[in-house]
Amino acid sequence: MLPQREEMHGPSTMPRAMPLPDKIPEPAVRRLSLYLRELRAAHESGKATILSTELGSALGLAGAQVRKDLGVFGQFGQAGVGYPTQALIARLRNILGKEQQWNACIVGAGNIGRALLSYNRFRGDDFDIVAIFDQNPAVIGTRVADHRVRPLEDLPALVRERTIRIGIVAVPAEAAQETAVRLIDAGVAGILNFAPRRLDVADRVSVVNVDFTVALEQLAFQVSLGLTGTIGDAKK
Amino acid sequence: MLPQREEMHGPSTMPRAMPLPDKIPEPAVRRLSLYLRELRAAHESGKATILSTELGSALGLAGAQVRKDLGVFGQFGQAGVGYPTQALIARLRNILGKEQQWNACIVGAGNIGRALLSYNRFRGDDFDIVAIFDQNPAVIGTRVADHRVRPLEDLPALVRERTIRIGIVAVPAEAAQETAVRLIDAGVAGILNFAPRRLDVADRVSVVNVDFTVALEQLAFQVSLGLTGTIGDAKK
DNA sequence: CTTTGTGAAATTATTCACAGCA
DNA sequence: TGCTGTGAATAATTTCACAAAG
Repeated sequence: MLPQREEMHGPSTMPRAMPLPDKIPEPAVRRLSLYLRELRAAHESGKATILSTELGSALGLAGAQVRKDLGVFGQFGQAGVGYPTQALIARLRNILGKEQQWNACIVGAGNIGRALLSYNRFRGDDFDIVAIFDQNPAVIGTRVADHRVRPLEDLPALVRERTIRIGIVAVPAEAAQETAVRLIDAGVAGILNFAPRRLDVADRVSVVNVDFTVALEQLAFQVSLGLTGTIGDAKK
Repeated sequence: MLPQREEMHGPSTMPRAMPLPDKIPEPAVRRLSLYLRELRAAHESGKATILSTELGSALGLAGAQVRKDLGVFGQFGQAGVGYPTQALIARLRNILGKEQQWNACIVGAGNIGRALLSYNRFRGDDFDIVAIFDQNPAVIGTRVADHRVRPLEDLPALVRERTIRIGIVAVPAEAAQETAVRLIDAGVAGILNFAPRRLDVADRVSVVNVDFTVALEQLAFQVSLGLTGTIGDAKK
């Protein structure tokens, strides 16, 4: 289950069209993104409706799981017909907050930071990486994919000016905690952490970790056990 | 719970020092990597033993959770004293298969692929990325961090010659499934997938997904809900 | 007849709490 | 006394199965 709701920090959030239930299973949220992705594909290939079993099989899930997950947020389907693709896309976008503008910045212009900045999938109509920062004077001022690498000192001003709500931590583990503090003090509301260590944020912001090395070790473990199949995203 | 054990594929794996139980909770495996990381830090700072509560608090977990997780694999602690740091590191390395050599290759020399190749944390004493491939003639032959980008046609030969057991998929979503098939046919035993789509591997190999966009959307959801705290790795 | 929505059952994971050992 | 190891209790999640809707 998700952590408790708290008073908000940083730039205020837009109201949601419909209220959400107070208890939301965390695995369901993770899968919502995947459903949205599948729904877009279905919509593009001209499907006006989609069955829970279709939506599920693309992700290796049972139809009942899909129905339960969607059921958390309301009733969208039509018995005997399925779910209206277009309308469900709209509702999932609304639930996930994708109708809002999400400006983000990257701290750390090393390999990962530069790759993320150049990564097209991060530049959607709702997400935008608007700045990249680094500590290293040798890197500051260099250009990466249309951006000039800025000194960390500029962080607070830019977070304010450009309404940055998400900070992406792409610095080495040693610098990650300090970076997180600077981001929080500057006013971001969420942190996407690529550094291989836990960030102590004292419940001031949300944190989601992306940890390559854990993923790699998990894979090695599976392989050395002789296991097969997908582990990770869809199946929690 | 993990998928069933199957007959093995690709280059054979080394035997493990001690047998593992047949049922291993998946969340425990994910946390094992994190425990190992913490143990290394504790060991470097001169701690000969560590308490379950210490190990846990660094990761935001209760001591009981740590003890349960370790308990799956045997008894390592000493009542009244804690866990011997050095010995536990050795045993976790053994459990996770980190005593074996893991050669990997990357397919896709775009932003992500190049960043991963240059990413130091992927070059440990057990993991080694020994080749990078791409489809694009304009990219083939260019150099990335001491490696020459090779044509995809060379994949099968190199997997054999260099005993590559892990394939890293760093191609666009559209090419991911085909890339997975080529990797499997070439003989890898596991795939680390960075492409934002599910790979159908028909239980021939293990797959672990790393999905940036899902992580980002989860973060946005948390933030727009006004939630705080860490979501992701350690906690379930 | 098909498929949703959802209680009820089953499974899986976490937390509690304490006996037993050092 | 302090801490591990672990059953028992609780909580969370998934799967089942079916009534109701189209």
